Amino acid sequence: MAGKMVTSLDVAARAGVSQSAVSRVFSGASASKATKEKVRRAADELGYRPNVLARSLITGRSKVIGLVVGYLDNQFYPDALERFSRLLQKRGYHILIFLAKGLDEAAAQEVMGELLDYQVDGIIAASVGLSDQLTRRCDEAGIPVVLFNRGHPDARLARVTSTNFASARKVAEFLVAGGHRRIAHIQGWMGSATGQERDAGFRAGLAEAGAEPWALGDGMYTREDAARVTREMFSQTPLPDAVFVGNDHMALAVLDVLRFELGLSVPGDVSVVGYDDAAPAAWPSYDLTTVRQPSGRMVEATVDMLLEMVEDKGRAPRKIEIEGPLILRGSARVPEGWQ
Amino acid sequence: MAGKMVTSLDVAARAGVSQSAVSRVFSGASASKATKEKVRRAADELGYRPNVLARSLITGRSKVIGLVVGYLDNQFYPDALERFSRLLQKRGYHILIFLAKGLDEAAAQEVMGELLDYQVDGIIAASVGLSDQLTRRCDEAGIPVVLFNRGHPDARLARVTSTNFASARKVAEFLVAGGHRRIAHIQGWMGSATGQERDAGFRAGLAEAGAEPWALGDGMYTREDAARVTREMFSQTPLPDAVFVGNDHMALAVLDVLRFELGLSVPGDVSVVGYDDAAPAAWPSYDLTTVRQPSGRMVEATVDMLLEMVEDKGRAPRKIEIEGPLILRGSARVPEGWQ
DNA sequence: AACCTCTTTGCAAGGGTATGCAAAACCTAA
DNA sequence: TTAGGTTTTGCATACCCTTGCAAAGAGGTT
Repeated sequence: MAGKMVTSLDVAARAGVSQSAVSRVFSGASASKATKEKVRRAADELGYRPNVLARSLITGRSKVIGLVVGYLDNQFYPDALERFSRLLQKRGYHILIFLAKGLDEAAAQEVMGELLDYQVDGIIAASVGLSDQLTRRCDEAGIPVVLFNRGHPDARLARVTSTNFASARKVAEFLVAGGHRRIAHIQGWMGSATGQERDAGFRAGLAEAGAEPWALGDGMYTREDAARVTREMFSQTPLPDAVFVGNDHMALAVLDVLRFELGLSVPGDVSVVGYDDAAPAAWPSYDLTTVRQPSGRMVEATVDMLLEMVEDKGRAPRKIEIEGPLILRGSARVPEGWQ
Repeated sequence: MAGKMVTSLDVAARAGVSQSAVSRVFSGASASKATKEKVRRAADELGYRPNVLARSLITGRSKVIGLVVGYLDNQFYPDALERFSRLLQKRGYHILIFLAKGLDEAAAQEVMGELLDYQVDGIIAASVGLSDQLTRRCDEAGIPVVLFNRGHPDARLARVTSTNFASARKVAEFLVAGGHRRIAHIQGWMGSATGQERDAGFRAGLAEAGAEPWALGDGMYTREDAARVTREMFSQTPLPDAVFVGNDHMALAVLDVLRFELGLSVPGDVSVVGYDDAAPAAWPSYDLTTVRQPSGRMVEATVDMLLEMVEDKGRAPRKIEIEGPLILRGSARVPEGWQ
């Protein structure tokens, strides 16, 4: 009863045409009005839908994009995921998703390898590292890869990021202009290019003013580490009077620790600035001053570039930087003239 | 150079065996030690990996599960998604994901239909409705479906939820015991079974004490609607002294409005209780008293049931309810003896 | 009516793998 | 050595669809 597949042959028989005719109607190739009509009717009556797997096997394109995401705790990524889904959807692609969180490096690379077995047409790696071995295999298989919000030592890889360096430098300028004298930095994971770039930009900004970070700590992009680092940083006097945090997800934890554990006032005692402008940053309880990563434009750029490479192999990978403006909210003192 | 596929035939030739031998080695069927060895070596040398599409075409199983998610704003879902990914991964399945947010009903059903074209082995519908037409098609195609955190009029569908009715009733008892007299309810979307069940349970709990909701409003599971409803509800005196909110995502917005727009103190002026125990509920800035939906156990139950049905068709769909305990935090006055 | 062009159609091959079947190889016991 | 049983192996077919090719049909012009 159930499970009996309706194939294009069944439709052909019922419509009184050849199987190729059915195929052509459904793959959009040319066919006469009359044939189209007959086939459509027969297909509807039988409930026929083409088998995408068989089609992919022949055409060599699956219309599936592999999406690898490091983690989803940081609201920036669920948001990006929604956008990826909508955009790829609109362009006729689907998403095979793989979350790397909680897997050790080896396991992650192994499972990402399985993506390739599904003949995905392209891969988006969001905030996740790629082993050299894996990038090589993608290369050999001719599968384009775009890094989203993450850099990579291999300079040839396509990537879309925000202006990490410039934006972080601007944060430094902003805090200096605000009269802060003891400016600390809770970095994103320093093993990531993103973390390094923001760190470098921030230091450059401080250096312009002849300053340097008052204190430093790696928050590893997790709430727990960021909270721990905050406690350590604020256990020594004189306390920092400003903190730049490597992303919003950590910044929220920092705010919570400052206010509820250490009883400090923000921005009275300490100014806090984040990076991402993830949704919770705008919630009144946090009201976080932060650098906006325009996820809409970043996702669009990623999809555009990837599909460009998918549909026209030989298109060279590019590196795209989207400007990330500073969004002024209530968690940091605003200098004269910055309003 | 790139894109040239290595097939099982190539491996066979190099290993000096037949193509079937190669197939058997990689599909785990029996083969002699010697053959296995030869094939493995040849495959490694050539960089061969089986083509999953071709395999699926024959076996009729793709090892892919379609996951449909309504939206990801509510942190409960990204969290669940991570768990789904890890669990299915571990059992050899992959996830084809589809986000329904921002699509009208027709478009959503259309795209979900496309899932079927990919020959998914099963479907998980997380917080999303399924048209009758679609469930029928899944039935006909013999594709098992499990609803996650959502009910459905069609009683035959498999579903995993928390104890919506019982837990919401307990919230009512808790608030009554706390001495609240004007208890309002900001419902989840009343078009959803989940919303209705929680609403019914809550009313039942109030009724036990001879009370009824002081005010009602549908928050539609969005921050914006919940905020709007809150403003309306608190524009008339006497004000509610407690609010039960249909999920945490909305409850956070309610807290923000109460505190930062209306200048009310929580729980001094108003007690607030949510539902889900999504991650932000535990953040000190919110510290939300809420019903915990044990997402770990819910996801496990969902995966177990689905794969059971996938791997042994004819297994009857079940309805599983996981107990959702009330987590006491700081957003609601705690009655004597409830500590 | 004959010719040419352009579109539509069916045939058949092919994409990479799994699997039933029968032949071959191996092993054990007499 | 032979008979009997158990594994292992290769052959050929099947899965469902796309597509190049050549034949057939439609339409227009002289």
